[in-house]
Amino acid sequence: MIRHPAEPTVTRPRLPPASPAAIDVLTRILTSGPIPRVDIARQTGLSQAAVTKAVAPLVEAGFVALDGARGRPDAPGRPVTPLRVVAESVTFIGVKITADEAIGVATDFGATILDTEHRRMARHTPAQVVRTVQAVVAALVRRLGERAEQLVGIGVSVSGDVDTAHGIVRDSPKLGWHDVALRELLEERLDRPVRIDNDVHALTIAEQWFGVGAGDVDSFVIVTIGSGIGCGLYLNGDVVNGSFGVSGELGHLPLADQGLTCECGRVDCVETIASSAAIVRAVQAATGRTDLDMDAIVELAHAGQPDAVAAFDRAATAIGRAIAVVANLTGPEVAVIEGESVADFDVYETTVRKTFAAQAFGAAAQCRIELRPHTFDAWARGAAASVIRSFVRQEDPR
Amino acid sequence: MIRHPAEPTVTRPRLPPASPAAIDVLTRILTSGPIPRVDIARQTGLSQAAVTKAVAPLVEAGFVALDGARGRPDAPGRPVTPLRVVAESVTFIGVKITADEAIGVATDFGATILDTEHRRMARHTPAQVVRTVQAVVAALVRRLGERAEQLVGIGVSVSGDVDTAHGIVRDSPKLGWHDVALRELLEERLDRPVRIDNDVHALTIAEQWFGVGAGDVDSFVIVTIGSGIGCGLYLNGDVVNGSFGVSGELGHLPLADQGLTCECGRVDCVETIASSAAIVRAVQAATGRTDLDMDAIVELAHAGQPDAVAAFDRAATAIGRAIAVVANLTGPEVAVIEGESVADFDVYETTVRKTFAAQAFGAAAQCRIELRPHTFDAWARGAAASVIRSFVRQEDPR
DNA sequence: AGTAATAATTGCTAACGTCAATGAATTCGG
DNA sequence: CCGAATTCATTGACGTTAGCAATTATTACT
Repeated sequence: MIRHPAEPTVTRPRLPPASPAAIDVLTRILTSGPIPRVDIARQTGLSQAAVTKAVAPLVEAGFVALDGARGRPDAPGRPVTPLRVVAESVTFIGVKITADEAIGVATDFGATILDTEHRRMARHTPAQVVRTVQAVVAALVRRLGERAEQLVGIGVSVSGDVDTAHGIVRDSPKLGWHDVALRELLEERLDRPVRIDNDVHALTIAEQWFGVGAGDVDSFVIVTIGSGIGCGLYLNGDVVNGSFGVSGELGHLPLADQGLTCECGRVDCVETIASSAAIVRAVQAATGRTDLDMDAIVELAHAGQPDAVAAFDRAATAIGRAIAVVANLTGPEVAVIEGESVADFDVYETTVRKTFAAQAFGAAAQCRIELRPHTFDAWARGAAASVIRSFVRQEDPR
Repeated sequence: MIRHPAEPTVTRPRLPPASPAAIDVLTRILTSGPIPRVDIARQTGLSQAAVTKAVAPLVEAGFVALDGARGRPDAPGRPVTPLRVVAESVTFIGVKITADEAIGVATDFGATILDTEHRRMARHTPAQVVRTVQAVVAALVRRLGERAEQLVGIGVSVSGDVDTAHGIVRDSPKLGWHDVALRELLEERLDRPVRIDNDVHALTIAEQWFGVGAGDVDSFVIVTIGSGIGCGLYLNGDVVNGSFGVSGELGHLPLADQGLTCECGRVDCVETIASSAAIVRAVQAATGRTDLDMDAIVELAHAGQPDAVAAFDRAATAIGRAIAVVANLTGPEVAVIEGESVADFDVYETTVRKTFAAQAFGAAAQCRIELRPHTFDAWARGAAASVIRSFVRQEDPR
């Protein structure tokens, strides 16, 4: 047990104490609800009686409710009474920190975003970041009004090697941080429990509970495409967290073949042709027009401008190969590509799928590939999801 | 529950019924023993009392014994009484099937090999394989004598996509099998429960309990180098089993750079320069001497013959890169290379480490690399380890 | 010898989940 | 329209299990 400098003084919502099995039950209601007790029993292997007993205190405390919709039509027997989580019963805040801004969201129990707040920072020293996060949280809390009373905790995600248990950012190249006790710094000012997490890890948790994994998928991969390229693994029903806090360095697999040198000093990293920054660079170089930004390039590509299309195509090839590598190694059921500009572009999708199919080995080729538009808010929502999960599991939210 | 055609008629050893926590206790005794109760309590988070209660029936039944060595010297207080598993209390058989032979081992509870039996096959049809396995098992059982009465079950491992729960080989390219109900076929003739498993999966289980993972490592990677190249992942305390039964296709990552075409039809697969077959091919081609086999080449390499050294060096480079890819994606604590001819070759090891260090990203570079000689028996031992694990976990051994 | 320290055991208790019986709410057949 | 069949949900008794706290066991140190 670790002593915390600023024990929160505000009373916050608490789940009634629950056994591991009961937590499992609540998790199913949250991620697969509305769901009747029978189905929960079948899925968890518990008896119906156990489910009933687990659910009772949750309903009593107002976290779970009977869903209006009843019954399985045209089936004999007593109709089911589906259970769902009471979305309004608790509130969470998630903040994603980048080098130049802090992005905050407030969510309900179901990770639905209620409000957002972006705030730019001139610098990203720990002190400046703490001030900015504080401002973001303050704005969200103010606008939450009454609902701020249900605020359980605040999740903060950063890229790099994060020690969640101790709330320390061990090493974040993008921020230039090393061993920063971020949780301590924030809790001194926020009066709420703070949970620090790696950004990709948090996003993977969000997908696990509120995205692809919410159904019955027990292994998937997410690939995030932005200025960099990241990768989150969910295998055998667990989010993979490299033993040193680092994993998912998909962007630096040496699978590109253009001979470009990466920021990291090596050649042919996937990022050199597949990140959004790389796409912009490539199109600018090919056209000689340095004024083009991503939006303009997407427009050009949709219009069929050859340089733009070619850049997306090369990027898609690299991503397809990268996913094939991951799939060949780990055999996930689904791979989700979360990209800002690439998701609604047909040529991109086609090339990714084609490349993947050519490179995937045997049964790994059965892996489904989904493309999905990705907003910056999703990162912040991930940070919130991490807090939601710790809340449900009754871990110390930190 | 599935009905089995040949329910074994021989009574075989059974563990006293145990709760999950008690199974955890036994697992620690098996994998980390001799170990005193206090340490088990600390590691599992159970109370000492619970450990005492869990251990009692196991000692009673003769599966666990108090270790002779006592005490922690020079410490006050009552000395510890370490517990160990009674190696002789049970016996297991594991058989690895390749295209041209069946390799069997008999082991005790601690997966120590008691006896081995190899038998070659002219063909590898299911019928022929069943006959050969039967002969291998019969020979082992005969030589086991009295100890055959303690035989719990027989593990059989094959490469490819295996459905262990149903005992079916879904797809094995090397054997040319498709949906073969191997367990059923074998149980008809063996009068003992049979467990079918993927070979790499089984080997990973052996490493988890009786190899690198036996201490307190909770994520590692094994890379097997032979005629092909495989990869087993143990992450977050669980053996990764691709959702389609396939994973670990490390040999076909496109990381070689010699432009060689692989059996699989693609170019630059790691296997094209790093498998033992590839090394032999390369040296034969370079020297023009088609009479050279692996043993001869290893000798040449040790003697410093340039072509041989270069071939090993290229192979080591590819393996180093491949491990870096896996480590960057999953962040294991240890990577074990199990190779038949490469393990005791300094130049190989040096190049692997150097390449890995250059390619590993950030904290992933902390991954330890171990080289280890690998015998064919290890595959069969893996099959036995898979049965040992199912026995301890009180799963239906199939 | 007595004290401190650590390990192991014991009985008591509380928590939890299953079982089996009961109650609840519907469809369907006559 | 009523009862039989069917499925879902609840209840209370029971058994298992693990923690707690007190007790016993065995050593080192003074």
